[in-house]
Amino acid sequence: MINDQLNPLVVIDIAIFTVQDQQLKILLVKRANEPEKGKWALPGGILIPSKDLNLESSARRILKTKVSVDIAYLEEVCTFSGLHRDPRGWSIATLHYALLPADKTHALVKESIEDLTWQNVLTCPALAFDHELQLQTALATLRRKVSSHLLPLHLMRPKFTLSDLQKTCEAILDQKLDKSVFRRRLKNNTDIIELEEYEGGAQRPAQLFKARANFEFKAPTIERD
Amino acid sequence: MINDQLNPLVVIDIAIFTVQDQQLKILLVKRANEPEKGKWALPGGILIPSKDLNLESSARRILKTKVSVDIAYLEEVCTFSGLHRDPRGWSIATLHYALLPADKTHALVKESIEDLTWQNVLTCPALAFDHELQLQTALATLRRKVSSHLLPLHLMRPKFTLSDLQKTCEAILDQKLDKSVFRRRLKNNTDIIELEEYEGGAQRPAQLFKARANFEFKAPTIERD
DNA sequence: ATACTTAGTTGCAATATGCCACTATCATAC
DNA sequence: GTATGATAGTGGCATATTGCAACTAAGTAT
Repeated sequence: MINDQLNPLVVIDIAIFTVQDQQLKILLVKRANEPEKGKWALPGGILIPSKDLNLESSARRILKTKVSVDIAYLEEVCTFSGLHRDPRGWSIATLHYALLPADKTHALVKESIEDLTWQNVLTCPALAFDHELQLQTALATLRRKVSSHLLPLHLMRPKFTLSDLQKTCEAILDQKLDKSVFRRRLKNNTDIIELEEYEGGAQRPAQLFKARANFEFKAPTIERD
Repeated sequence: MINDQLNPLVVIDIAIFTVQDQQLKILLVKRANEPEKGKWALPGGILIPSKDLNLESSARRILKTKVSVDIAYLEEVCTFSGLHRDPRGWSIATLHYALLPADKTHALVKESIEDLTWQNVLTCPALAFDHELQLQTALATLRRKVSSHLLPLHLMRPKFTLSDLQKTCEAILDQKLDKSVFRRRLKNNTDIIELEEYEGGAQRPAQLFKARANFEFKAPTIERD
């Protein structure tokens, strides 16, 4: 027993989202150890005070050692706590969520996991612990942010077209958006910067944009716009 | 040393807001014990797995035993973690915030505190630990919610007038709102229910309203309106 | 040239917003 | 009674924002 029940077990779970092939996907790992061995779960691990600066850096360490993923954007969602959510005893799970651009999704099976997969969020299998609830909570938070004008720029390539951005938002929200409405909103948005470059697709070339330096995917203190 | 540094210290801090005399106030306690003895702080305490169902019930227990306050509405804001935020060692503080109607603010000095006060948030003294940051974070969260059409109905008496509600919102946001705009927004809001009762003040009697049963002060999964 | 595809813009009716003036209903003063 | 003052509550209107659809622009393929 890791937990002597004077102190709770403190774990960090991470919902890592990406958009591939116009689908919102999440990284799942198959657990190699008990408890819940063999089940699919969100990547996660136990806090190690001697190694971790805080919970966020703990999340980064866990992702690095277990699935070899380096995350640019990571944020806390909320906590899940109590005696019964983990068979090892009274535990606190701090759920984080991360956004990863499609070209950075080279996850590897490393410590204490058996397998991993990028799973479409709409067709998720049963998950270990309370991870299905955690996933739905992280997803609701992500969608709420995107709905309230926050652009998921951390999911984009360094340079992207407005159509790319719109398709990414549509994949997250699982609904179609109107092109002219979408672009009108961007007119006054200082988070994306127009470039003098164009990407020639099979049809008319599209203008490229980039994210403002130091862009953060966080709600401002007082509502924007 | 409570904390052996294999497990972090887990504390719960609570920012309890009320609106009295058209001012947004927060409950502060003067600490009776080390560390930070004698300093003002948010009410808080240490998680006790054997007593607490989860972090939220822990917050309720702490408020009950330390300041004798029963809270109807309580919600997590976020966590603060790391080696240096508490002199006892690596700690996780889970910040909660609570809304208390003005007629329920009979706080009492009980365990491990020396004194308490309802302090105007605009003129807050220096606080222990990282509680000034915690207070500002809780305040920003509260304001963001009220700005995005969520009504702080948990702060109201069981029956209230629309002017009461507007003044409460104004105290929270620290800015004047337009009466006709405020009321127009309420037209389509299903959270408040019209009563066939009127409250005779010194002038024209005002219609009374009540909150919808089971009203929760939480962001909906997808933006309302 | 013609058709087709994606990029990007424009027009417009319907709705929402900010602002201000107006009416309504009480208590109180005279 | 009537006037006055205070708070409750409504209505008008210019302007801004939204949803929707049609339109133009620039490339490829045949």
